[in-house]
Amino acid sequence: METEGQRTVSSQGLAHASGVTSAQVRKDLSYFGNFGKRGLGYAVARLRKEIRLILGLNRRWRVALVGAGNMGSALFAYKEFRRQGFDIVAVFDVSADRIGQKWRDLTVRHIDELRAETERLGLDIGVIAVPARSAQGVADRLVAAGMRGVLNFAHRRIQVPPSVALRTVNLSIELESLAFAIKALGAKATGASRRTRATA
Amino acid sequence: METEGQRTVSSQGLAHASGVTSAQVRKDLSYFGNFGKRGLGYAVARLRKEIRLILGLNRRWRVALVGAGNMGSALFAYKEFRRQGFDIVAVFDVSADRIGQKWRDLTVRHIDELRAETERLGLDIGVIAVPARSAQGVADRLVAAGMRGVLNFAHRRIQVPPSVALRTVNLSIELESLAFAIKALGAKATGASRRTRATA
DNA sequence: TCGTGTGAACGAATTCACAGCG
DNA sequence: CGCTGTGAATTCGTTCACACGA
Repeated sequence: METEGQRTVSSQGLAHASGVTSAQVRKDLSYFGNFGKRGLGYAVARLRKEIRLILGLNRRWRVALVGAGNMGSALFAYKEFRRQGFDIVAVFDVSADRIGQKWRDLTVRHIDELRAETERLGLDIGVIAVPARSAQGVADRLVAAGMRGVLNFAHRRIQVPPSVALRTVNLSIELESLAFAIKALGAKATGASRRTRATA
Repeated sequence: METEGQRTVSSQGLAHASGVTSAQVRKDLSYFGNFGKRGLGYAVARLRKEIRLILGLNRRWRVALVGAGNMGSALFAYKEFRRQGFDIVAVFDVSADRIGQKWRDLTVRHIDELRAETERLGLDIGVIAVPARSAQGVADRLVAAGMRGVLNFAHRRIQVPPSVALRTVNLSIELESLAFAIKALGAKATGASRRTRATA
């Protein structure tokens, strides 16, 4: 909306754009502050700034990528991360034929260097892109190195202490959930069942 | 548990393994049927079978991948998909230097062939791994080709008719949400704020 | 005795609806 | 007027607690 030169937006406009109700938008925003003007709506630029502040996007984050395989290289190439304020400034692996590879302006390092590099570079977040069996070990090393957040792409639930933020993205589950939704849609079409639910 | 030879499991055991309460486990499972035996718990093999049936994993799904770039090739290489019953049996792109590439036992095709291939191969699900600006166009073609589900990895919200299941995976949002959680943890540590919430 | 399945109680989240401000 | 911000009403989801079957 800001790019398109729109100055203000109502809770209803935001609701329409994001697929929730206008009351929801107002309640949620008012939880963080009084950003709107009665009779007018929300100033787009101001609101965007406030939300970025709330989310912690008013700074750049330094990200370490662990795992230089297929998933790792795809994540490294994903331009949106940088655009949203997340810079991948270190890549680690254990495989001898990957260590030493030049990835753009940085070199793939052995994971033994994780701790030293974390301090040297001031890394904040570690991204796990290794096989499932190695995931917990990598998580432990990320925590020991002092990371404050971990994003796990391995197909395994991992544990970190409560002082570290954790998110796991399980790609298989995304497809499984699609399969379930397709089943539900089919059942709805034939009228064979209730308990269908919108997905998004 | 099945692999480890465990025969039965209580709702409490499942709760512990999955990070919810035992009452939640019982309520949720009982919604789909009476799978447990009082005094014993749930038979692991039976329960696993029932859940796979509920999720629609009692068959194989035929998946088309659109976008043969970094993300596409990472998804193509991701072995868990096949293991969970999702076979990527076609890959499409528009770029001349990608079309014709051999990816394992299949050939990258021009997206114009999507419709014909969907019918020929009986494709169920389309995965979008293209730049944000092309995402809606690809989605429209997937729908027109007759896909029943769409998994979108592009950094954009897309629309499909209600007869088609849709899921969007926004990788940036995963990192943004980590940033927010890290902020919340920091605030908690300094006692500067309430409203922290567990992540997982 | 153990542990499910499930009403009833509770708590959380959403929606309603409107006072009040620009 | 138009539209926010917010208590009150309502709906939804979770937890409690226990009858009952294995």
